[in-house]
Amino acid sequence: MSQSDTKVKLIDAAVKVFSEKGYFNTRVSDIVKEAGVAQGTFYIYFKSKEDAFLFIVNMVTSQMEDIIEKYRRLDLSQKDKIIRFAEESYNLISDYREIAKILFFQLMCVDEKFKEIYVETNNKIKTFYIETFKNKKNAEIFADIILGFGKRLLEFDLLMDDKPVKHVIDKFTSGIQIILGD
Amino acid sequence: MSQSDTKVKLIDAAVKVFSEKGYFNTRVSDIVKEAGVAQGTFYIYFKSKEDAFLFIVNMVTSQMEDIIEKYRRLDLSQKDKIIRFAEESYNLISDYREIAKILFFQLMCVDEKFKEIYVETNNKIKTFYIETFKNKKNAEIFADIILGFGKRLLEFDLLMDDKPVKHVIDKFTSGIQIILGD
Amino acid sequence: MSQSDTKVKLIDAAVKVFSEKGYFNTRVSDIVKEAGVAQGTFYIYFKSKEDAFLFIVNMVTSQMEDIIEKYRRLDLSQKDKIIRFAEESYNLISDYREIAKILFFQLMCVDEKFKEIYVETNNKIKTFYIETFKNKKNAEIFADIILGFGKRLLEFDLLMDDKPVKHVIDKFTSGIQIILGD
Amino acid sequence: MSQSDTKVKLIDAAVKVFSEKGYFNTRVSDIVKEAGVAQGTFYIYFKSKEDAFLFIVNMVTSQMEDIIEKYRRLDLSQKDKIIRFAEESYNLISDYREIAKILFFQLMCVDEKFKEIYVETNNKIKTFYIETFKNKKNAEIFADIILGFGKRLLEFDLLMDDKPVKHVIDKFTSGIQIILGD
DNA sequence: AATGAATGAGGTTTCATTCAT
DNA sequence: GATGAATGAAACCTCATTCAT
Repeated sequence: MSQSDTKVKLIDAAVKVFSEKGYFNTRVSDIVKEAGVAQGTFYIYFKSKEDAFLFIVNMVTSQMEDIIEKYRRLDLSQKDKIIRFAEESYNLISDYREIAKILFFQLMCVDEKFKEIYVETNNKIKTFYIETFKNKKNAEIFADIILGFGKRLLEFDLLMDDKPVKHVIDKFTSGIQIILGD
Repeated sequence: MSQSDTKVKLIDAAVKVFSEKGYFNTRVSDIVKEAGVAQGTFYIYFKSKEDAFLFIVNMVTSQMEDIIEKYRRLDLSQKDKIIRFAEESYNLISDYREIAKILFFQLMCVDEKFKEIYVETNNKIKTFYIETFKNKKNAEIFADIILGFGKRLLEFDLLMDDKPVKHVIDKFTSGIQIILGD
Repeated sequence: MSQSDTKVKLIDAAVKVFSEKGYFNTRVSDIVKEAGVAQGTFYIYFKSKEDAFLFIVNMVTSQMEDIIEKYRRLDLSQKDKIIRFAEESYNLISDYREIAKILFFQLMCVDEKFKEIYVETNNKIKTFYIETFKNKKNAEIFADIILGFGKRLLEFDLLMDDKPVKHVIDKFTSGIQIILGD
Repeated sequence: MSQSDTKVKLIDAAVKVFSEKGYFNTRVSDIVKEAGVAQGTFYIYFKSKEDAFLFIVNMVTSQMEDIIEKYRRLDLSQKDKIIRFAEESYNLISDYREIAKILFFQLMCVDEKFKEIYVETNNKIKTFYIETFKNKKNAEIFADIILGFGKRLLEFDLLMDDKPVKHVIDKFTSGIQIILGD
């Protein structure tokens, strides 16, 4: 079996088990059992449980950063930019729903390293919003309102209540109308 | 209703250690060392580590619920109600800053029991907002926007950046002007 | 059971198992089984396997140092001093024969820390010899000859061949006659 | 009799790594990395880690035996024989300084097999000495004194303190004058 | 002959919990 | 109520060795 096949099996298994049991209640033995490989194999690919988690987190945050970069460059009206950016982000997170749960509900609990990644990604999005609202005098407050609102819909509606992406986007769009005015 | 000195010592120690190390990295041995009592004494007052954490959480959420109840009954303009409710909540959380960090950054990671408490308290606040906005047709979206915005300021400005409560309230007030219109 | 009872049991067991299996082939599980205590109990008294070994080593080297100190102060002829010092040392080592095997056959293999203790004790004995021969112009060479000879008898005759102390002392005495002249 | 390139690479690597890390702290993975071959290749040439170590040990002891054989046959005065034998031995060991450290500081710790080789080589040297002193009534004690003295200089001066061979030979010569008389 | 991914037994260590005093 | 030594299950991780390619 090729090296990367096994790593993919381990990553998939890790995502699944982390999602089901949370970071702290996940045992490396759970992951290898799920992946169908030996205990030692895990340590060929990852230095530790934390290292594996970090790998997954980076996998997702890098995709998030790509989306930010894409919309930063796109020439759209403020509202369209915000809404379509949200749409794509929500879709990404919905696709990786289980990973997202780790990211949003457990990430910051693990240790400083993960909190930093979380804060960093947040700051990138905030910067993107502020840039988008650079013509407004309260750009930062707008950014915070939208970030908070977006995160809330993400956490509660998308992830906890398992509402469809469509529903979330619609609600977000309504909110944006209120926040930015019609 | 008074608690024994030893229990108070244990609670204070638990709050301190949980705050510093997080739930999963806190050892019962850390707590008893901090409290200056023997290992076994812990188990006279709490069934388990989880039980001690739960006790602390309930201690704080019950105060939060008192505030909700108080403002639900208070006859104020929407804006004033929202802002003064936020003010008092932020003050409570600022007073119990370390406990709040557990609540907001770790609560949900522990297990379903704690996630439920978090969601329940959130829902109580949301219900309070919806009730407040019962004259608006988009009451729920308003609630979500404000909850998200408030939580964001709480997490990032108050808890992570350690900004003073005054600063947070001002920012919240500005946001509310934008959201509710002047 | 008192704290020190358990520690004594663990030390005795550790000495026995280390003696039988050598440092590297000794498992903490062997020691606790021999001591009749639980695995975790070991770690109440010792930080690690290495720590336990170090404790034993220090126990013995400190007795060796007492003997050195005693003979340094004793007013005897050179030959008598050397021979009676050797006698007492060989008796100590014979009493703690098993510990001595660890000290002489395994000590230095473990790591720098143990090599240092070995070298340090050696240097103390050498200094004692040089002091004793301070009237001779080749004091250091005499010290090296006697140390080497003494160690050889210790290693081969006393420890490996299990010759009685009496035999070793007699041989040592004969050697000393040759080295120091009659 | 010539060995494959790969085996030579493995032997050189093993000598280097064993020398640097000691037997127990050397991993087969360290050796193959140093040799630049794959993990499995090691097991084509050696049955196990122990087998590789044994190979190296035999490589060196056989050279030592050649020296013994050479001086046994050489017709020289006792003193000259002893001193020139020592000179050649010290040179061999100095050339293979790193291997010697394994031999003298770790050999006996590994297991019975290695202790036996050590004792056997020692006995060959002792027999050589006794043979040399066969005219003396205390031949064995002379042998033990010189062996002990020689080993001490080897261990402490040559190997630990890295003194030059010349220094060690000079010291040995002085000692021999004392032991055998002028 | 050479590779190197995979194995898995077995090691060290942690720590929540118990219980005799 | 208080103690704290003892417990032991269960976690993490290592690494000599195998074997299909």
